[in-house]
Amino acid sequence: MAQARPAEKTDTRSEARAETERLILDAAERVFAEHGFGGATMQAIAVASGLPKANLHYYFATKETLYRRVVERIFTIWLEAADSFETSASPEAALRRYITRKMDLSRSHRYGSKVWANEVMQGAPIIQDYLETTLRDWTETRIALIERWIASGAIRPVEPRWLLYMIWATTQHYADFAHQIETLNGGRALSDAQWQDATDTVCAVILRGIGLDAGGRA
Amino acid sequence: MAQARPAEKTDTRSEARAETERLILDAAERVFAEHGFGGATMQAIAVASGLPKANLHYYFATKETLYRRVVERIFTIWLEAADSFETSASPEAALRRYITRKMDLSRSHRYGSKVWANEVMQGAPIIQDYLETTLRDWTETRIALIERWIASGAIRPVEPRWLLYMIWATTQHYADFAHQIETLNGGRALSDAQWQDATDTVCAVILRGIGLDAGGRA
DNA sequence: AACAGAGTTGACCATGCAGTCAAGTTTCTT
DNA sequence: AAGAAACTTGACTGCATGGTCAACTCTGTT
Repeated sequence: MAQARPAEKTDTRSEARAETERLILDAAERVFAEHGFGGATMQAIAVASGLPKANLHYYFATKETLYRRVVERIFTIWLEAADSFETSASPEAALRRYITRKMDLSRSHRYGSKVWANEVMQGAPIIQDYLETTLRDWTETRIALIERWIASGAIRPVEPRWLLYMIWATTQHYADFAHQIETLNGGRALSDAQWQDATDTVCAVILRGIGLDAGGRA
Repeated sequence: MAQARPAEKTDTRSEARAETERLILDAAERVFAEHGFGGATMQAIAVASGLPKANLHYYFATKETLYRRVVERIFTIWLEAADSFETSASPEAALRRYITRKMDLSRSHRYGSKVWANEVMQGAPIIQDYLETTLRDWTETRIALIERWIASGAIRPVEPRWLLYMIWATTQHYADFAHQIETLNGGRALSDAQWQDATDTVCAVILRGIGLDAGGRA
């Protein structure tokens, strides 16, 4: 089945295609993030990507297809971050790494986080199956892990779910409510130092909150 | 200027009017929460409220007027909750009361919280002035208060902003991400006991996290 | 050079939208 | 009783939207 060698040139083509798709996906992510699925218009995405509207439909048949691809891309990134919650590490290392990674994501992928929030707020019409399979499985292994930590006395007893929700909520808040945070920061985006400090604080409060007397802050 | 006594009957009128307005506002809150401003349609709100679309426009001239009223109503409720963060109480009492109140609100006003989240995620086109005035002022007095707590050694040193964001994020998460939480709860809404436990956990982790060794959980 | 297929695009179309309106009904006043 | 004002509502309108299409250009192959 393998073609003789049309590889080189074909790669150039498909590479260009992939690049255009990424351009569109990036623009779509921003527009969907700021207006939700229903509020976003293909015209707005066209303008944001600098392409004519008809071109969008050449790459993505319908608005829903495009939206689906945006959401799937975000979920993939989320999964990568999820891996940083290693089941092998010590409680402190695992949590600190995971929280830090999620804070980084909130800074680098603000729009992705907003699209996710929007999707869930609308009842997850597109990603319900992910929630029920991948996310649920991931969550259950981490719950079991946290329960072992508790049983071994490494951390204080807490319902693991509420702890996970607290981590998700706090870290994602810095992306989803970035506008509010910036307004309360005198209209300026958080500086590198402020991000670092916020990350440290989130780690410190949560770790200490569950009985791990963290080193970090005084 | 006071009319002789058309009060009784006029009140019946304006009472009926207020009731219809509330009916519409409730329906609109749900639809705006689940679809955002752009994604919501007057037709959908009409169906949700059981009124013909033309009737909505009799009470609220435009979609934007209606949305504005919905957002203002939510902000009022938020302000009432904000009052529970008393400047006179002890750190532990003030925080515990405030967190509990916000958790209650997340349960009783899920849709309002979502509308607020949507509005902020879209860059607060309608309520930017509230953020810059009322919210900023409120925040600054609480920051000053928390700084006094720190100076007096009542709590560990933390940047007050990050602490406030943590409280907002965690409590509002239970409203905004209710669908995800319910999916991970086997598709069922949280029970009374679960709400109580979640509230206790949030209080306990945050309070202990800032150095207040709370009584609550073991 | 010439052909094929991928990619581009302005013009177009059917649908659904916010908002209007005029003809009604109901409620209050006198 | 009768008139006025508040309220109700089906039918309508102009416009923006998602999606289509046919004509076009560009790129790689033979």
